[in-house]
Amino acid sequence: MPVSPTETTRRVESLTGALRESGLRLTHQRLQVVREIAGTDEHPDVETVYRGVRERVPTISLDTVYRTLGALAGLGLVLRVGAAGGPARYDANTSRHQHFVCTRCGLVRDLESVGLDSLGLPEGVPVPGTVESVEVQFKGVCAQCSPPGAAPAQRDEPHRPADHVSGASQGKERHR
Amino acid sequence: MPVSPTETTRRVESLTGALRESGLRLTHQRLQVVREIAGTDEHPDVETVYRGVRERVPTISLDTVYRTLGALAGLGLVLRVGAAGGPARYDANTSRHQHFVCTRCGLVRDLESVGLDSLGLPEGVPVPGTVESVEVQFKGVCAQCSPPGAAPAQRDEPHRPADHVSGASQGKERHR
DNA sequence: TTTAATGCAAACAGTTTGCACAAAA
DNA sequence: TTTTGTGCAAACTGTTTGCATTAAA
Repeated sequence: MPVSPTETTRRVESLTGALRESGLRLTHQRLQVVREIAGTDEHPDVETVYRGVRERVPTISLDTVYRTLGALAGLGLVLRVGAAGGPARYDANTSRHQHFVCTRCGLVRDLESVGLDSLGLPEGVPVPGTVESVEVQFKGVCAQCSPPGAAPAQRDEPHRPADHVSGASQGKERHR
Repeated sequence: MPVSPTETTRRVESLTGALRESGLRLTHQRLQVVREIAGTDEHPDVETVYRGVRERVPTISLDTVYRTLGALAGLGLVLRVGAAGGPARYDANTSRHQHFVCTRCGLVRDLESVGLDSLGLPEGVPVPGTVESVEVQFKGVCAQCSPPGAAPAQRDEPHRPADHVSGASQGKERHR
């Protein structure tokens, strides 16, 4: 699910600009990491971003991807999504939207125009802090994880990231 | 924030009953783990549950707590909450409610009667699977993580679980 | 040319797993 | 008494960190 070229460009410029403004240096590898997340709506994890960037920058290290994504998320420029326990996934779409999260494989998909966009924190509710964002997650099992013919509802299956997410090839090759 | 004795009892009976019905054995340690999560609304992580149970069952192992909580969550009897990356936190309150999540320390607090309880999946939205639950998270920074006098808005601080969450004593003593 | 970012290696945290022993049913 | 659960140890995954080198500004 690639993002349109125009939207990708808009995001890249927004991200690089914000990076600059916050005093961070725009390095070759950072630019490429930014391009990678800006160009997808698949909410990839760090490993997936790493694999993508490595095709263009073969010498980049996984650590740098971690640090770059962490910095972007720290600045609020990208969103850290995904379920607890599983690997962190990143979302460059900062406009208000909702997520469908598969509890089996960790897939995160955008749900647009759900009519919840106007969701704000109602008045009069005692909140123990400062609210910065509202996130709505619809949790369930995605189509690939419960195929039509297969056995349904085996809920206690180990939470294993499946291959069909983010198009990972095969075995998770170790990177060092 | 302890749960009322009556509610705790209700939860314990509900959980143990459901365990039995799904063919799982109700062992001493499982009962105590169930009692532990049923009695709190602080959404403790596994380590915290382990510490709590160990006061009554000093010989219990961390592994058993992991397995028990995992089994309960797999059956949908407790909810796995918390942010991606951080440790999984468990919630025995399965009635519809919302969460405030601190992005700094991982604190999870219930938000009741927010008026979002009626939130269902609107018709006509293409969802790539079967929706089992809807979760609304209000993300932000809790009061302890941004004290009145202290420096505000240091967004890129490392996401470190603070001590005031779940009343952890001091250094995370290693358990083996 | 100074200061921050990278790559490397190693540590670290959270979680899972194989296996022999213990204990529910 | 059979079968499942436990505790132990060890592995494994995701993530962070210290440090010398490299490269933005």
